[in-house]
Parts: sequence; structure tokens; C-alpha cells
Amino acid sequence: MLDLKFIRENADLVKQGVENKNEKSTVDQVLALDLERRELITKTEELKAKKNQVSAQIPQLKKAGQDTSEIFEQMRQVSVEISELDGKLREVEEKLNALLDWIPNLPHESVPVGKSANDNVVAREWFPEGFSLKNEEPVLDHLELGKKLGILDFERGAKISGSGFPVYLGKGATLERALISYMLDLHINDHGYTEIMPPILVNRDSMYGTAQLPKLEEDMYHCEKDDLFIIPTAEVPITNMHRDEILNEKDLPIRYVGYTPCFRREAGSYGKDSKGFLRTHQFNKVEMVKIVKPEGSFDELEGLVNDAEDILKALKIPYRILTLCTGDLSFAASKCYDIETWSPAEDKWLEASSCSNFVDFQARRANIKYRSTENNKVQFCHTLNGSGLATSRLMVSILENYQTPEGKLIVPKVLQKYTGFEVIG
RNA sequence: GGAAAGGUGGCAGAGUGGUUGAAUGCGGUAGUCUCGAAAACUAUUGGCCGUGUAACGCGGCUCGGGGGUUCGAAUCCCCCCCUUUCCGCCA
Repeated sequence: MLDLKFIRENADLVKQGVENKNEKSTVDQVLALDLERRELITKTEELKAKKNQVSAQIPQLKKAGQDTSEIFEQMRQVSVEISELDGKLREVEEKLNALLDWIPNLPHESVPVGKSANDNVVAREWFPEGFSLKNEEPVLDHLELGKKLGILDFERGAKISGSGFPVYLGKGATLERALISYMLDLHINDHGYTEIMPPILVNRDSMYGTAQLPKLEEDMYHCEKDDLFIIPTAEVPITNMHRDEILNEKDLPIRYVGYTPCFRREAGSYGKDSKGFLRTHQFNKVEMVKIVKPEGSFDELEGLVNDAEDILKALKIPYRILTLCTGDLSFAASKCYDIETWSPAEDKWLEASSCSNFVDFQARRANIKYRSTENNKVQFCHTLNGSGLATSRLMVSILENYQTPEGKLIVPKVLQKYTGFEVIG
């Protein structure tokens, strides 16, 4: 959510930002409603002030034995007027909020302007020693190898639940678990994050707080009976831990990391990168969340990306970092880096992580503030999050980059103490 | 699922219709004292919205959420949500 005052004072800037995000601007309607709202507020508050003033005198009048029936009659009128105006005000505010909920966050000034994913900018690439993007040897893709080694079963997953619900079995399951444990441990021990194991079902307020709602409602699994949503990312429960809180400045920055399964309906995305792990309804993800002061939040973003990169360097998986352009930036993000890992079988880069700074956009919705130690003033925090990392796409890269010519799979060195074995097959 | 109790300011905890944004205690902040600290004492201390000034300010809202009764609601009534305890069920 953008600050209404900010919109009021920077209408052109907001319009431009919204346009750069390929969204339609409702700024003019917002401004008109805002004006109407403030006029109504002024009117009702005058009446309320009058009412309060009179009410304060009633006890004395009664004590003095004066007749109050005339005053009561007048005040009854005033109350009716107030409730009429309040009704109008509520209508206007509902319309206003309905529009505000759909205005995206503005791209940061450092974000390249662009229309689509084609305009994203490669910030840097990293390759393990001796690695080449050109394969001399053909590799089995993750589906073939997973089947051959008996560690992945998409067919049975489809039987149990439907397509896009993978089953890991045997050493595949162990490898997945090792990956999760390794990533958590690195972030906890080397990067200073606190581990969180949050609920997987969250309420509507939480979904609104991190801005999955209203825009992405169709992409969420929803338990109608309890009006609970199954999380699409641990970002939701972890960021919302501090919803409606005023934190102390000395407690910032907060750095959390948590593993959860993630669930996405992926409505409307069938047919595109949909095979195997490339797009699933359920996947595992280790997520980093930061709640920080506004100053330096973009430095925190760089740190977040570095923390995710460390995993890939340790795993020796080739990757590249993209700075998303304005047109590819998600609704709530101010700036975002995608990390893509190399898939030799697909012969392309696969998104394995997304690291974003939301500045105060989520904090405003979720009402996450902090009190300055310097002047005791309260202001909104900045929130960030990034995958560190999603295992499914990572598993594709591991299966493809670590397979031997005989079709075995070497377990990446850093995972071996977690798996207890060095090779599969 | 059944029964009961309860949701008040950063926390604890008063308050059952009228100057109550709310006693009291703790905490926080500032000051006095001190070489310094502690203790003690004094003062101060919520958030949101609107409006406005040179600055201070002024007004409204806010006692889980929503509705109602009333001239007036933290206090009375209705609905919803949540928490705790006991019972049942159960990993």
C-alpha cells in the first residue's frame, strides 16, 4: 500500500511508476475520492465536536435541576446527521481503499525501466571452475534421471493429488531433506538468521499484509470452511509475525529464515515450463525474511542476494543474477533480483530465487512499525525477503550438473555429511 | 465438538451509563541527587485521522471486531473473532 499523502503530493511520480509496472493508473480517481473523504471528515468532526461539547455540560445542567429535554431533542438531530455523514464517509473510504489495494508499489529509481522479462538486466554470472555453458556430453533431464535412479515419482504424485505434486523417494527424499538442512544451517550459523517454523495455513489478514491479496487470490489454495489460505511462500507467515506491532529500533534488523512447503495453484500457467519440477503446485523452499529500518534497506537487499548466492557457490551450481526491470517486477516489490541456475538439459536458466525489497509497502499494509531510540518517533519498517532457495529448481540443476556419464548422481560435497552417502545409483 | 471464564494503554491490573484516553503499579524518557551507577524523588510517557502555525496547537477516532439502545457507552443489548481452563476426540 502506498501512503495516501504521498500519492496526493506526488501524483505524477506515482502515475509514472504505475505505468512502468504495466498497470493502469487510478491515481486521478483516488485523488477525487481523497478530496471527498476529507471534506466529509471535516463536516462530521465539526458535528462530533459540538456533540461532545454539549454532552460534557449535561451532568452539570442535571445537577442544577435544569430542563434538558430541548437539548436532548437537538442532540438527537445532530446524532442523526452524524450517522448519515458517517455512512457516506464509509462508502467513500471503501471505494478509496478498494483502489488503493490495487495500486502497485513503485519501482526504485535504480530499477531499469522495461516492458517484460526480456528487458531484465544480467547483473553478474558465476560458474564453478572449469565449467562451460556448452555441453560436450548430452545429459539426462531431471525427469529421466529421477526416474532411472528411482528417486522421483511424478506419476504417483499425480495419482495421490494431481499433477504438480511430486513424490520424492528413497535417496531422493534424503537428498531433498539434506538440501533443506544445509541451507538452513548456513543461513543460521554463517549469515546470522534466526530460524522460524511457522504455520502453513494463514488467515486473510496475513495474506493481505504481505500483499498476496487481493491481487493473487486466484493463485492461492483456500480452505473455505475456515477462511484460511495455504501459504504460497513462508514470506507470508514470517513477515506477518510482526503485523500490528511497534518494534524497538534496537531490535532491528530482524533476520528470519524458515523452511516450509509452498503451495501455488498456478492458475492459467499450464503449458509453460510445466514439466516435472519446472512448475509444481507444491514445492519446498527456505525463505529469508528481513524487517529493517528504512535507511540502508537496499544494502540489506544486496546482503540478502549474497546470502542466497553463497548456497549456490557452495553447491557449485552455475548461476546468474538478474535485476528485474520495472515491467517484470511483482506487485509489491520496489526492487528485485532473480537468481537463475543453469539447466544443461533444458539449455536455459531457471529461476531458483527471487530477492526483493518491498520498502514500506508491506509494512504499511501489515502495520509493522518501529520506534526510534533517538526521538521516540514511530515509523514504518522496510521488509525484504528472498528464497534461499527453492529446492525444486535447484534439484533440477543438481540432477543435471552432478550426473556422471554412467547416469549416476554424485551428491554435492557440502551435502554429503547430511545425506550420509556420496552417490546415488 | 461440549462446558466455563475472559479479551482495557509497552506490560500488569482497576473501572458497570456522564468532563475516563481511562485509577494504580511496573516499564520507558527527562531532570534532581551522585565522581559515576544504583536507590530515592520530580516531571513526562499510546496509536491513527483531520486541520493548522513562525512555533506551540486545535479537533475527531480508538478499551478484541461489527451492529444496536441512549442526549451520552470501556460500561447495557445482539452478532462475530480470539485466548485460557475443563471434558470429549486425536497425531
